[in-house]
Amino acid sequence: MRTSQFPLNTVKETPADAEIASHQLMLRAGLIRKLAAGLYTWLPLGLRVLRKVEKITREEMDKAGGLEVLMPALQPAELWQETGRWEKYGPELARLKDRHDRDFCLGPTHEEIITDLARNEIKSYKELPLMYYQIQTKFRDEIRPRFGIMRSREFIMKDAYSFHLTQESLQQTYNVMYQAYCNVFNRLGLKFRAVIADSGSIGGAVSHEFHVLADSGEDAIAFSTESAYAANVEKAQALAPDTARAQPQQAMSRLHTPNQHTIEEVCRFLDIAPQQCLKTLIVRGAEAGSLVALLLRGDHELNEIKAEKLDTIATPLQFATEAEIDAACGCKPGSIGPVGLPINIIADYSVMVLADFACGANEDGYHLTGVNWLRDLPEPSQIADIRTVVEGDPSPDGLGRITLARGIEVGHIFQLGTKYSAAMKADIVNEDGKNQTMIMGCYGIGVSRVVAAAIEQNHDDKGIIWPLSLAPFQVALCPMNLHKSERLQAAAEQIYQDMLKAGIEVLFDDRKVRAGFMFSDIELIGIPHRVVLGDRGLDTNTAEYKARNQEATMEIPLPELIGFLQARMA
RNA sequence: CGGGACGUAGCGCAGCUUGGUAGCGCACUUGCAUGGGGUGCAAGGGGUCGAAGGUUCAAAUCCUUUCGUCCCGACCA
Repeated sequence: MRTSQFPLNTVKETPADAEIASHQLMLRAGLIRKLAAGLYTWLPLGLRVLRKVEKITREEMDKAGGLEVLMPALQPAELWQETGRWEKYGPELARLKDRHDRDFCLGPTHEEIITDLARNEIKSYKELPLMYYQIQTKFRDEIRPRFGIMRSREFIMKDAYSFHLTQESLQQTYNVMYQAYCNVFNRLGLKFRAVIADSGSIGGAVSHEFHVLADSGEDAIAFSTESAYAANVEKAQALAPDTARAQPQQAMSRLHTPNQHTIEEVCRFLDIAPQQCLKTLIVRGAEAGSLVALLLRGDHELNEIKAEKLDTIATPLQFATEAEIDAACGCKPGSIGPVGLPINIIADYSVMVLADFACGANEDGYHLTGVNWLRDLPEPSQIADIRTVVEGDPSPDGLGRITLARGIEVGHIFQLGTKYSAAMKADIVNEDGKNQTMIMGCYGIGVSRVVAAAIEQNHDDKGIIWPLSLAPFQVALCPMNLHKSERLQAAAEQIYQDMLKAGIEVLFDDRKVRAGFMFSDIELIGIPHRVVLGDRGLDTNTAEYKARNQEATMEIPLPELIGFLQARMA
């Protein structure tokens, strides 16, 4: 491709409303343009990258035994009503009516559609297991679209759905897909981790997320320093401490702590460490109108996902209002404590080993110190893991300690079970002639998000640094002052043709622009390999080579150029 | 949806407080020079100042409404 026929829509200025590197660079490099909030047009250069992600994904899905289909983006409400998600999904589901006043939605995902397909098309258990997949545009009316392509309202997703007769069969396909996902992200040249995940609103038991590692990632992931353990912090288990509770040393005393509410304030006021403090949060209980107190160590954070899974707590998790707290505890939120608290208490494991701790006195402006279990208050009826892990916690598998990193979720695989197939009566007659609900798995890759994530992970102050497999072009051919030298024109044209013949995806920059301008453009759009041609080089029969991710340049004899590049790209 | 901010040329911004009919940089067009790191000089083209209503002799500027966008919080590939 020649730049004279493939305009690079690069811009020097950073658009004001782009916050993160990938968003800024995608706009500046001319990969995308915004149409409206969360809606983007893919320009020719960007589309080339997107297609590469699709291609690799498609190849690995085919290899894993998937059958490609294409389902409508517009979906009838009836199917969503069957699973109850028409009501449950909330405003993120973009609903609309057709001219006959019938309800439809723009598909944010396709479980209902695929389950409908499966129940109609899969006739015999002998066809199982079976996996369909598609690469489709999804629509989610995000509350707050942001970060460009990273969290847009319309996005491209590869979603796959598998159908099984047995859990063993599902597990088998799940394992195959796990490996297929690793293959995809390895081939894309991205640093990633598969982590144990919460299955969220989609449902199901076993689930892994695939994260591209990047400091700007929206998700925190926890992994072990010693073992392969990795989990989303939402899910990462905090083990019960193995240390014993110390013997009480202090007497319990009630101290006046005017206007000290947060852990930080109370600790500073009383001159104690947050680890010696106990944090009491009040949430709604599962029973209507009931409240539950959650106890955490002062330096720990409540993990809402863990808490919400407990039977006694309302789902979704809701914090009690100040009025409710006042009615139940007789004080405001900053002064609550478990001593004499008249409501049900759930304690995190870590608070059970505390001795001589501080907590609210259930009276505005007062805290207790030197509090001890059994002596001053009974042990709580329920002890559970309700906190978010922190750096240095022991790894749940017993090997090593937890360390935290940021990640961008680009893939998620779930063992759905029968959540959708049961609701939609996707039954099949099994070997014994009995009706059986099919078991399902589902597997997603955020195809368009991968592009943004790749940039987030691979860029510098000059622009994007594409991994070779994602690059819109593999090589940039940059002749200097092409218009001034017929000799150079001939040589450049020949080299360009040779590269095309060798199957190299080359961008021939034949614009009449200055060297610095050209180099800046090529670096901004992130072409991995750059070949500079000049009259000077022709005198010595060499070209200058530079890799985007390295500083040094090399002189390459022209006859060896193609071979050299091929070796570099192998 | 709650909290904050912003809409002036394709992009980035000034002008608004104190009304007087719009400006700068980049980009674009043309010419000359330059020619290995976003080059210089000169000449151009491009804006119903987000929209509607109001106040006024006069509104980008003041008032009201409305639409859009971005940032901070609850959702997710």
